[in-house]
Amino acid sequence: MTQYRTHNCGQLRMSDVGSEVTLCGFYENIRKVSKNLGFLILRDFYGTTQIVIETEEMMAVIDSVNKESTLQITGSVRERSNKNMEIPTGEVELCPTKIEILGKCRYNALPFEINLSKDADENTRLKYRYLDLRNPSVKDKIILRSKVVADLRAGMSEQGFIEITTPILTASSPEGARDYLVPSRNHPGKFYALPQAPQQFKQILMASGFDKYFQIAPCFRDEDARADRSPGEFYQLDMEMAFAGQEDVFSVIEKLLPPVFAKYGVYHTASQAPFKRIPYLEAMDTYGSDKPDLRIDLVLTDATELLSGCGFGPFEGNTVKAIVCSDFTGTRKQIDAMMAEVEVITAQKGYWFRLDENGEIVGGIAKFLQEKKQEVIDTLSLKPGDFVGLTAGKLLTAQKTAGVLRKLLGNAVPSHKNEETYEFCWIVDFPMYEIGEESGELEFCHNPFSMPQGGMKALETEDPLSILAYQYDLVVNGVELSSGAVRNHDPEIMIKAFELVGLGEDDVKAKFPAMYNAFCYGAPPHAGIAPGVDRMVMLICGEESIREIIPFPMNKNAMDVMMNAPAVVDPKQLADVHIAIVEPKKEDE
RNA sequence: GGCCCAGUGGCUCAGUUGGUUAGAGCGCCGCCCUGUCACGGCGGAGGUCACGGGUUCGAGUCCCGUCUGGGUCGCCA
Repeated sequence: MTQYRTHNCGQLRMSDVGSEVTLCGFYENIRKVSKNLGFLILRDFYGTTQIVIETEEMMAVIDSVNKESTLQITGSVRERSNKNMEIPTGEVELCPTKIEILGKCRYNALPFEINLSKDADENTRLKYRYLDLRNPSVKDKIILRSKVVADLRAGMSEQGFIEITTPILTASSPEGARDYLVPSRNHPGKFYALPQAPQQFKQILMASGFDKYFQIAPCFRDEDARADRSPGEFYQLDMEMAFAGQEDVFSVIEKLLPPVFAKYGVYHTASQAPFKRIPYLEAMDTYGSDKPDLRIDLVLTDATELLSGCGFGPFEGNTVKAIVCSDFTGTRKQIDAMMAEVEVITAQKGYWFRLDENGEIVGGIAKFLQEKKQEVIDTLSLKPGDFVGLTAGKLLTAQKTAGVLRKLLGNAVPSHKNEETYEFCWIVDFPMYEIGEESGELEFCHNPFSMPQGGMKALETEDPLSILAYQYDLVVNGVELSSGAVRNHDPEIMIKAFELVGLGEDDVKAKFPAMYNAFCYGAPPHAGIAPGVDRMVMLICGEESIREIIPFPMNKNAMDVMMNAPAVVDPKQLADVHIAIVEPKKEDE
């Protein structure tokens, strides 16, 4: 074994003074004070240590290499005459007797300065990700991710779950997102697909008798990126449990996540079990969103009846939602900006008025309300100084628009938002079916694997649109972390559920043959969920961009600019897998 | 695919109503400095203002198109 070093760069303390040590690391910087005095900063994974260069001979060695080269430095540890209490090793310095150059940096100008890499152009950062990751504040996010994942694994094991890996090369699934396809060499014209989620495998594991499964599962979806959505691939804490229902899943998650969020999070507190459970319809009505940020204490009030016939055109024949907000002191300009933002996000207008200190209704649409002044004040329980935001439209439109306004108001008025915590909640009782916007026909609202509440009886006797599913979302601070469900493990109910949308047994068999067949041999009732690991880490370290918490992220266009992927391949490789490239047609040809 | 924003030395950015030789900080190179810690001081190199067209006596600046990047809507069972 080669011993490169005796200590790391974050290790030396006063107690090491006088000892002979060897450090290895990156040559971060030198502060030259004269020809033969300089202070070199050596950085490794663990920290930085100051090296005093005191001879022209040593200075010459340093002058011969560029910054960011790797060095091995042997010498004695000395107490500093000027200490820097800001850094852990700041009381000592290393006085070198020997400097060995281990890896030369060939360039005296880097694409960006390491400690300022976060300010650099994103594509440049990604192309030189190995330099970007040398920045401790960038690297620390990856370390944090590792710790979070380790704790999640440990937490799941403690609760009796076992980790099982499922195939990466598998079959295309006919529903959901676009698949990534992999051509087959041995089967001309046939393709594997990368899994969008291990959904069918984990349900088959339940039918196989595995009782509690989990996996930090890679998932692949060929869909466009967002700031909080990496294109191509992401990780889920995928889990499933047999002979279990909704509350069993909730209990596992409520035990698992809050300690991890509180331990590593930028906020140090998190909701305790049980999390608030909010039925979907109630969430839409109260918060105008199926992923409400519960740190904001504002709620929607229905003002349809109150404001009908007030003479304000947009309210006529529409649902009107109101948000009463105290302590909002925004100027006219700020209010206009907020309403403009509502319109940008929702394509719907927001309206407003306020009750001034004298109890008069002023501003915005005030002139339409004077006749009903007292009724408005009483119904909305207004106090002097209250601001009232309003939205109008069909029920869902008015709700969603108000949901956006609620969020903007909450963010604008500190007294209405508790910034310092992770507020978890469950959104439950999603509808099983909906009328598709394009087709105008009955469709599955979420996924067809979910068990309808009331089972077969509900499917046979109830109005499909009123049937609820055992389908739930986990939401934290307004971010949807996960969907999950009690699965439909009964082939008979599955067929019936498909029949309601005009499909039948053949379609079930065609779409999910393995899972359907497995269930025909007796399956346990089971339920599960799959919180997104990347989203969790983002929330925990307070990052806005998902690329900050992925070691080697792709850019928005699903390109890996460091590895140069995707890329053209050798014709021989194409021939092996029976692929011929057809030049894409240009539009004007 | 739609919409919004951006593109100026290696990096981050300024650049007024269209007007002389396009500026600053950081980095880089050279010199000075014996206790720095974002060290400091002096000097220097480094630019096809993303690309193509147009308007104009004159374009980094205005117009059109293209490309690249970011955000967002669609999409993400």
